[in-house]
Formats: sequence, C-alpha cells, structure tokens
Amino acid sequence: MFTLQPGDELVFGTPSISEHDHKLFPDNLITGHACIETNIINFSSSSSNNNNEQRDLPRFRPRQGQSRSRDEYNIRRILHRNIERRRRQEMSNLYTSLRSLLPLDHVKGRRSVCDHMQEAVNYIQHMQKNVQELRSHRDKLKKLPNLSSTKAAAVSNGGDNLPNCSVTVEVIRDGVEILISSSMKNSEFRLSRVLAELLERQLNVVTCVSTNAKEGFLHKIQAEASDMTKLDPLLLQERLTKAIIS
Amino acid sequence: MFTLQPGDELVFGTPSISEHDHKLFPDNLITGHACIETNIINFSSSSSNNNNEQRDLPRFRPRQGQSRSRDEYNIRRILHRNIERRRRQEMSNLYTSLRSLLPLDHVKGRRSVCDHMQEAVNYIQHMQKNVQELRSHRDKLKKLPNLSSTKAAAVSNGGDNLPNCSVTVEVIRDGVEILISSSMKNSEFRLSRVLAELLERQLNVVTCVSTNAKEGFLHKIQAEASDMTKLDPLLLQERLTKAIIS
DNA sequence: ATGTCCACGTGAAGCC
DNA sequence: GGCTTCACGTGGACAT
Repeated sequence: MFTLQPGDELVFGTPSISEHDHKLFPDNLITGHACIETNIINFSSSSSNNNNEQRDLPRFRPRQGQSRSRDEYNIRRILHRNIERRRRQEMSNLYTSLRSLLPLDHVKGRRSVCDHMQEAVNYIQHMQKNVQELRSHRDKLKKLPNLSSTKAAAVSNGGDNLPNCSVTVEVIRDGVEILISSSMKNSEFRLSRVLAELLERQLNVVTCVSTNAKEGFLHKIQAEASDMTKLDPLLLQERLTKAIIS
Repeated sequence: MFTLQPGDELVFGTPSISEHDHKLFPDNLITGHACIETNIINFSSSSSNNNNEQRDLPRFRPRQGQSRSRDEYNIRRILHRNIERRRRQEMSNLYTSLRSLLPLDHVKGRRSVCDHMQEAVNYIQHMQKNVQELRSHRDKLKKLPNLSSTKAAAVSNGGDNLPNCSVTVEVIRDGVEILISSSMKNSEFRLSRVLAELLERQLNVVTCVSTNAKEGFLHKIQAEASDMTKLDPLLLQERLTKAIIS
C-alpha cells in the first residue's frame, strides 16, 4: 500500500507518532539516526537488566551462528517496527474514514471499530438495495416495461375486455385536452393513474373537470406541455388507455 | 461486541481457532480445563528454559510483592489472550464480509485488508453519490422540488409573500375534499404539484374540478385514502400549501 | 473489580 | 534476498 520513501527510514515523518503514544519513545527515536544506535546498544545489552523503564526486551538473537547478526537483526527489527506502526496508523485512518461516511443513526450508540465495520457492512447492503429499487422504480417510471415481459401487447389497443371507455387526446395551444368517457363505476376507474401518467410525461395539469353522468364519468383534462416537440398525441392516447385498463 | 458465554472461558467454542493458526497451540488448550493448568505451570516455570517449542515467554511477574499473584496473573493473561483472539477473529470475519460486498472491479487487483477498506470507502462514496442523483432524478420526474433543500421552512405557514391562496382540507367519508382558491394567474399556479403530492401521500384522486374565475381559480379535489388511519388533514394541508408555493 | 478496546512489537508466511 | 501483510500475545486506557 505505502512504501518507504527515502530518507524517512527509522524515523517518523509526522511530528506526532500517535495521539496515544503510550510514552514508548520518550526522547530518542525522534532525534535522528543516533537514536537507532542507542536503541541497538540498549537491546543488545539486554542480558539481564531488569530496569523497567525500557520495557521492550526482545532478547538476544538465537538464529544460526553468524557474526554481527545481532546488530543487523536489531536494525531490521526496529525498521519493521516502524513500518508496522505506519501500517496500523493507516488502518486507523481508514477506520475513521469509514465511520465518517456512515449516517449518524448507524453510528449512534456504537463506538468500537468492530461495530463501525459491522455498521458499514449493513450500510452497504442497505445502500445496494436502495439503489436497486431506485433503478427499478426509475425504469418503471420511464415506462420501459422491460420490452421482454410485456405480454400485454395483445390488449394494448384491442380494448375488447374493457368496458366502453374512450380516450381522446387533442392538441390545443401549448398543450393537450384529454377527454375520457367511461362507463365504469366510480370505484373502478382510477383517475389517479391518468394524472400520474401525465405527470410522468411532463404534462402539467391545468384543469381537470369531472362530470358525473348517471352510468359513468366524463373527465376533461387540460394540460400544458413543457416541451411541445416531445408531445406525441397518439402515443399519449395509447399510454393513457393502457394506464386506465392496467 | 460479543461477550464471554459461561462454560466457554479459556477454551474455544469453534473447532478451528483460525484458518492460519501458526501451530501455536498444538495439543493443549483444546482439551478442556486441564490445559490451563499445564499452561500455567509452563509459564510459571519459564525461568530460563530455552526450549524453542514453547515460544511465548511472558516472563515472571514483577508486580508488587504478593503471594500467588503469579498464578492469578497467568490465569488472567491467557483469558485475555483468548478474548483477544476472538476479537481478532471477528474482525477478520468483518473484513471478509466487507470485501464480499464490494463489486469485483473494486477488489480486483487489491489483496490486502488496507486496500479492501480503502475500496470500501470509495465504494460507499460512489454509492452515496449514485443514490443522490437517482433521488434527484426521481424527484424531478415527479416534479417534487427536492424536499430536502427546501429552505422554505420559514414560509411554510406564513404565506406573506404568497398571493392570496387558501387551502382547506376536509375529511369526508373515506377520503378528503380539498378546496384551493388562488388568485394566481394560470401559468403561475401548478395544479400538478398538488396532484403529485396527493399521489405520493397515497391519496387516490377521484374527481378534480377547476372553475375559472376572472381573477383566479377554484379547485375542488376529491380523493380517497388507501389508509384512513394515516391521514392527517392538517399535515396534508400544510404539505399542499408548501407544494404550491415552493 | 471487570470487561472491552486499542496500539504495540514481533515472528512468520507470502510475494516479488 | 528484501518487502509487505497478517496473526499473535501483551499492557494499558477507558468505561461500567
């Protein structure tokens, strides 16, 4: 992930190692390369000194017999130590980044990293589902009925199983006037579907008058189009019919 | 996150500790409570035995002088060790869960946990932006002006900058009757917004009559509610007003 | 007092 | 060989 930039080995690039720090590195290790020497000397001379202020005591080097391998081991060890510390710091940053992205109700009571990661998992799942249904909703709004599962193509214009219901669309001025005469009862005919269809087609309903005849309804709707060039009366008529009978 | 269930202390509940295991616990620690004894004995007798098969050597117990504190320390130590191991395992599971949720192109070349978390962060950001624009797109289609950026909370009920426009909502039978009288010109008043709001509130518009007076409009809308218990006339009136003036 | 959580240093395994 | 990553055990901080 991140590599060791030159001139930065064995010391820290950031002034504060960690906001926690444990006071492990009181004064050496931040002054330059000399600190390495002192650390190495300290470690290599850690035979049985039980001073408890230098707490880390990795013991001598019982690898296969090689000269100066003790010092080299110590060098690699503290190099490794620093690298590992950087890695931990990066992980910590990622934890906070992840947590900062979560909505507040997902991060409310939880405080541990485990909880935050669990909530991140939940949130991603929730988000994926959200996107999924938004997409399907959008496709449904755009009335692209998948083009593959429209088995209603037979009834799109036939209108035989539909009780007498006529829809006419006429272009007037900068919009349309729609006349719907139906013999349905009130509870069966859904004016909302027509209105929703018009809204989706960017047709702004100006007036809507419903007159109640004894055996049915007559709806007269005036709507103005935001873009007359996109207005196709025949297509609109077909869609409205489909919206009514569906 | 997870607590220690009774009868499970000091041993593992799962048969495989970790799919990696490092062969740290070859035969004891999985046979029951006796292993604790042996471990303690081993640790307490780790004075200067340099057999390298028992690699962990936390040294004796240089706390303030107390009898049997060595054994108690060792007990707590290996208890702590097991708990910590469980915590790590849970973290590891969360890592894999998180990674499994990412799309393949986000996880393709990366293999470290750092990379996966970084990609999780990116993915969440990408997802949030996606949802955002899907929502705005939907609202644009529905002609709902975004509801989240309506800084019109100050004008929600004041209606001072609004030319005389009154909205009344009355509950009748299984729905509502809405009267909107406005002095706006035709092009300024958007009936569609009212209709869209009603549609979103699951209110099924039955009739909508608009009468054109010389200086304004009177709209009478009848709508039936799918769920009367969720119908709040005052709230609906407020929302309709907001929909009109926004 | 007890439990939870985090950072540390370290050894080892994997990958160039 | 070096370099990176991971799991480990441990101590200490914090909360309960």
